[in-house]
Amino acid sequence: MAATVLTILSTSPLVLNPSSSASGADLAGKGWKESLSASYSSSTSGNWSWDASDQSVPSTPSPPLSNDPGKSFLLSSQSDDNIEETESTHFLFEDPIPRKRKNSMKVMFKCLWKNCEKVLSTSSGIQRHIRTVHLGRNGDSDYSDGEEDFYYSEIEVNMDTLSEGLSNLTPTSPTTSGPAPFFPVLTCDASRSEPARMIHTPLSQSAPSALCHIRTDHAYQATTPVSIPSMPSDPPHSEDRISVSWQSPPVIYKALPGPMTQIRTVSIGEKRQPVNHTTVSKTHANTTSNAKPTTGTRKPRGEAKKCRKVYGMEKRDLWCTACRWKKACQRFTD
DNA sequence: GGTGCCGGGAG
DNA sequence: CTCCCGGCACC
Repeated sequence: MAATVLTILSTSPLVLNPSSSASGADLAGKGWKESLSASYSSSTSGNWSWDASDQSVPSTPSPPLSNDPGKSFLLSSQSDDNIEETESTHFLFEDPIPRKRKNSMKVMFKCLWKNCEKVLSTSSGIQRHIRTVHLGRNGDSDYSDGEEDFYYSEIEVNMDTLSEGLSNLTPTSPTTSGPAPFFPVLTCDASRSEPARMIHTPLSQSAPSALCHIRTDHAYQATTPVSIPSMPSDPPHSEDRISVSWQSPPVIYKALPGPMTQIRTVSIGEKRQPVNHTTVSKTHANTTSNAKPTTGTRKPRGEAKKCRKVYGMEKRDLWCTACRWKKACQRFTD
């Protein structure tokens, strides 16, 4: 069934035609609904397809993935055989700390094939790796149907921490170098019938190192090609369930049904663990408890003295520009 | 009330 | 863009 649908989809121009995404459900028929969002645009590859005849392709492939860290992405999954109403799950990721940017980010390409943690620096390299190693194709062949795009994702790596990060690149067995590393592993359970949203920040904006690993236990069908890395050969699962584990930075997301929900806390650098624990519980309490109908969950105030406090109002010209403009202090960061 | 800073406006 | 400030949440 899946193979048939995928064959249809891969050969039909409708799949690649965003404007016809609304009628994608008709195409698949019998409850299999799959369509592409009109908003899709990728910096890496806009076209993708599945070749159902290729036996090396996992039987229940994950949705097309493209990790475009510069954009937020939206995932909509629809995947039940007998469910008439559209069941979708939206995940929108956004940067937890847009203020902290690093210039030393480098885009790497990570193979998402199960049990393969290959990371290469070029997309062509990772595609060749996937073609030859996983798809069993001739490595010299230039033939590419874009399928390889599915099986790798872009990750941004902070070159400052790359030296230590590369050796720790196996997300499933995070390094224990250093005192009590903080590896929040969050499972995001999405309701079966309600859309769930998750906010995430594009890695490029702040993550000091984005050695991130997202695993999906759900063979979903994406209506939008998205940037969530997944294991292509993961078995299908009845639940929409995504577990996100970050090596760094510690970012916690939780998908909740209903309106856009974000539980986020981040800390970069020194006071990693204590900050996280306190802020996690704090923000979590804010969102879960209905004690006070606060309008927005603001980031807890940092402990560091800022320019205003250090120099005082009279020496305002000594402040950093951000403080002068009443923005987040750039000189005394937390 | 002081402080930090988000959101938004002016130029 | 830069520069500034209202206003809000935190302390």
